Amino acid sequence: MDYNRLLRNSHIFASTVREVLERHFLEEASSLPLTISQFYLLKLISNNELYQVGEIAELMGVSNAAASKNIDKLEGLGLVTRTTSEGDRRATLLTLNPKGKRLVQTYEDLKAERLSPVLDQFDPAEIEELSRLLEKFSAEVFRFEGSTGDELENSYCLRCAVYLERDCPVGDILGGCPYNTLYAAHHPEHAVTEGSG
Amino acid sequence: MDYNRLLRNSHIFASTVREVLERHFLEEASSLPLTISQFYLLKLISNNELYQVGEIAELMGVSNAAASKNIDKLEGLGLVTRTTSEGDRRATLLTLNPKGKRLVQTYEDLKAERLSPVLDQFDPAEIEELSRLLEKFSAEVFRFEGSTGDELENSYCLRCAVYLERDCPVGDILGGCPYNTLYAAHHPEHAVTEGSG
DNA sequence: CGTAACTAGTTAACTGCGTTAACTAACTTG
DNA sequence: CAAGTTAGTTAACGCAGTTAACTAGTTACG
Repeated sequence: MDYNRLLRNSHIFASTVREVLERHFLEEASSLPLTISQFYLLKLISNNELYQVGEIAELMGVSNAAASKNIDKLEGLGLVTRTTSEGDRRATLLTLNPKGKRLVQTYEDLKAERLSPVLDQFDPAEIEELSRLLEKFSAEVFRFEGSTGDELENSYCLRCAVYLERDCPVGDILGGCPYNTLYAAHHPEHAVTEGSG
Repeated sequence: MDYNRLLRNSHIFASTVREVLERHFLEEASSLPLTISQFYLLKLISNNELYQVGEIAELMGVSNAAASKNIDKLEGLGLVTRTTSEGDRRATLLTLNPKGKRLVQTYEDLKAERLSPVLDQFDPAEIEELSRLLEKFSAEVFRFEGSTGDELENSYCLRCAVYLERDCPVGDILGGCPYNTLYAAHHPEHAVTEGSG
C-alpha cells in the first residue's frame, strides 16, 4: 500500500540521515566523544561566530543551562572559546578555535566524499526532484499543523539553523525561523523583508 | 547549491518525521508519558505478539536491560503483559493489553487523519516518486557504507522493524534485517528465501 | 543422570544529557 | 541610585541508556 510504503521509507530515510550522515560520519571524522547536538553547536558557531550562549540555546531548542553545559564540554576539549562581550559584560560570546574549525571541516569533507558516490547513482534531475519533494512535504506538514490551532512558533525545533539558508519555506511557515530572526539581528544591512519567503 | 540544498532538506525532512509524525502525533494521541522508543516497543508487539524480551531488544537496537526497563514501564501503565513461555520457562513473552491496542490504533488513526490533507497536496505520481527516491537514497548510502570495510550488520539499527515489510531493499543491504530473520523464525512456513531481494 | 556451560531476563551501579530553580553579575529604567 | 530585568552558571533532579553481576532455566556430554 502506497501510504504505508511512504511512511516506511520516510522513517528509514530519517533514520539513515540521523544515524549515518549525522552520527556515524561524525564518529569517523573525530575520535572526540561528541554528541550530534554538541557538533551542531560547533557548526552553528562556525557559520556565524560571536553568537551568545542564549542565542545558541534558542537555535538548538534547549535551555540555556543545557547550552551552557555543552559549551563547558566543548571548551574543555579545546574546540571553542568563551569571551565576555565588550558591549554587554553579562553576555558571553563564542568563537571557534582552530581545532574546532578543523573538526568541522574534516566532517564536511568526509561527508562530501562519502556522499559523492551515492549521489552519482542519481540523475541530477532526480536529486532536484528529491530536494523539492522533501521540502514540500515538510512545508505542508507544518502548514497543516499550524491550522490545527496549536501555536506553531516555538513548539517545534528542527535544529534546522545548522543547515538553514535565509529563504527557507519551512522556516517561514514555522513562524519566522529563528535563524532568520537572528541573522537579521546580526546583519541588519540585509535583513530578510517580510513577504519575501 | 544543489548539494547543500539536498542536505538541508534531508535534515529538515528527517527532523519533521521525528518531531511531528513520531513525537508530536504520539503526544496528541495519548497523555501517557511515553518516549518514541517505548511506543515503538508497543508497535512491535502489536505487529507480532509473543515476542521475547531479547527479540524486542534486538529489533530496537538496545541492550536487554534497557528493553526490560522499558517493558517495566509499559507494564506499569497497563499497556502490555509479561507471560512466562511454556516452552522455555526462562523466556518472557509479551502481549498487548486492550489499552495498548487502543493506544496504537489511536495513534495510527490520528496520523492518517493528519497526513491525509498533506498527501492531498501531492500527485499520486509524486508520492510514488518520493517513496522511490527515499528508498533508493537509503539503500545507496548503506551499499557504499558496506564497501568501506566496516561490518555493516549490527553496526546500525534504524529501528525499521516497526515499519518493515518483508521485502525491504534497505534491510537486505544491511545484511539481513533482523525483522526478516525473526519473521522467519516465527513463521517458518513462509520464510523469505535468500536471493529473493 | 548430573555437572558444566550456556542462555533469558532482571537488577544494580553508573553515565550523560536534558530539565527547572536558585543564584550572581550586569544592565536598564524612572 | 534602587527596583526590575536579563545573561549566564550552578545545583538538584529525572530519565533512558550502558555494562556487570546475578538468578533461574536449558542443553550438552562424560
